[in-house]
Amino acid sequence: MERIRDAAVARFGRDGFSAGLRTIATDAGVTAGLVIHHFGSKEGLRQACDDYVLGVIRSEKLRAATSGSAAGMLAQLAEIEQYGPLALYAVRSMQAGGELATAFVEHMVQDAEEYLAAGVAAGTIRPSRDPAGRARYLTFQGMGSLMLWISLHPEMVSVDDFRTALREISDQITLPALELFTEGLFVDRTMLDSYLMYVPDPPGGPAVP
Amino acid sequence: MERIRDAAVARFGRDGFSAGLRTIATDAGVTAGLVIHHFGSKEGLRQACDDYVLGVIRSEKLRAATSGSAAGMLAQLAEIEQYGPLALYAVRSMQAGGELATAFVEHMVQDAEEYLAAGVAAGTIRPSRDPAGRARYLTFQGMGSLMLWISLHPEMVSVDDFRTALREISDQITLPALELFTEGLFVDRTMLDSYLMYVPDPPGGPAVP
DNA sequence: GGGTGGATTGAACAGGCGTTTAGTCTTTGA
DNA sequence: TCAAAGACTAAACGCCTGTTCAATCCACCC
Repeated sequence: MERIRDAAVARFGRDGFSAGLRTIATDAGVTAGLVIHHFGSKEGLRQACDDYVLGVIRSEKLRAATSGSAAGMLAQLAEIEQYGPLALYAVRSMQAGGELATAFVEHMVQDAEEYLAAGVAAGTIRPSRDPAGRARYLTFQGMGSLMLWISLHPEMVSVDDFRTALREISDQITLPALELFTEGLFVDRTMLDSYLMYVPDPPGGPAVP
Repeated sequence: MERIRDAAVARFGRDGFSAGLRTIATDAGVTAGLVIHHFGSKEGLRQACDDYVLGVIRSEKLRAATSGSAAGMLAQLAEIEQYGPLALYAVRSMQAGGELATAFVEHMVQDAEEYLAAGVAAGTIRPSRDPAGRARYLTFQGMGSLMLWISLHPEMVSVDDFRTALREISDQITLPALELFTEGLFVDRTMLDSYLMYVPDPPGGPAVP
């Protein structure tokens, strides 16, 4: 039963959720009927995979460690040898949407918020007028760009090369990210200041989407 | 034939590329066989849609107009009443990957690079040590975060509400984006400077992925 | 030892898919 | 006016899908 679930996580991560039950069953060395017998339906199997992956992510206290890049968490997850398929599955889940995807992203948003707050307290990160909104913004940007990159380079997303791909991405974005994070993009403050003049201070930040 | 293609663009945009030929045919008021007769196969139909959408995007000189946010282009596309389905189709295409997606994103990357260069020349945007890499980075971040948002809120992506959704996203990210773009994220320059010490100046920027 | 229950299988079913084929209808051109 | 050509349809084909069902195997317990 666990072997079926593990095979499903790996196969879903590799091929997406359109992978067939018979393929998964063969991977696990069993029959399609047995998969249904254990999990009720394909949806039940996916639910079991979701619960398992989310449980691992929650139990392992994974933090976005690298320079504000929200993708750092996934990279960290992929680094742990045995968890590579889990990272792939999480990405597929985000592409498809659903409960696990929402929970996963919200988990990362909250993580980023704590991490940013710690940086602010330590004096290394500038305070924000809307800390929650900033954490959400940075998380969506980082994870979203990773998703887009994977969509455009599907050949690089085999279980074996996933860590390599993440490092390659990291190499490409580090300089622009560091530039943006330390020097900003605009030369003057007119755009921000004029926005702040027209919009009242955010009371607790914008609503959760 | 054009009506079939338009129906396919709309249906693919609404339901994704797993939409059935019979559904598209019914939308267009014809039969599945006729679709095959005209386009050879489902892949041929998708290719025709890709060509059409890319042609429109290329002919309309769309620019990323709003404050460096690469999603501005899609928003602009969606604003033009009749092109709403095209914007949705482009998003689905990016989720699925493939030629159109690559061409579309590369088009936006180049557009962003020109836009940023113009800003640098005008003295409103800071120069970068790697302008091409920065344009790519900002484009992937902006478009990717849009993709992720749409994945997590599939109920909001009907053709009617797409413009509304884009405006809602814009409201949420404007303040964090403006903060980041004018003030940066880090208080001091140590992370950037130490990175520049270890890595030699990028000769023409990192390689294209 | 017999039986009870869960694990497991292989075959079959119903439905959807893209595609093929044969044939009809409609339009066009000489 | 007749015929050729393309638009179009209805039905069927083969394949793949998730799911069901009856039967078998195997382990455990009284």
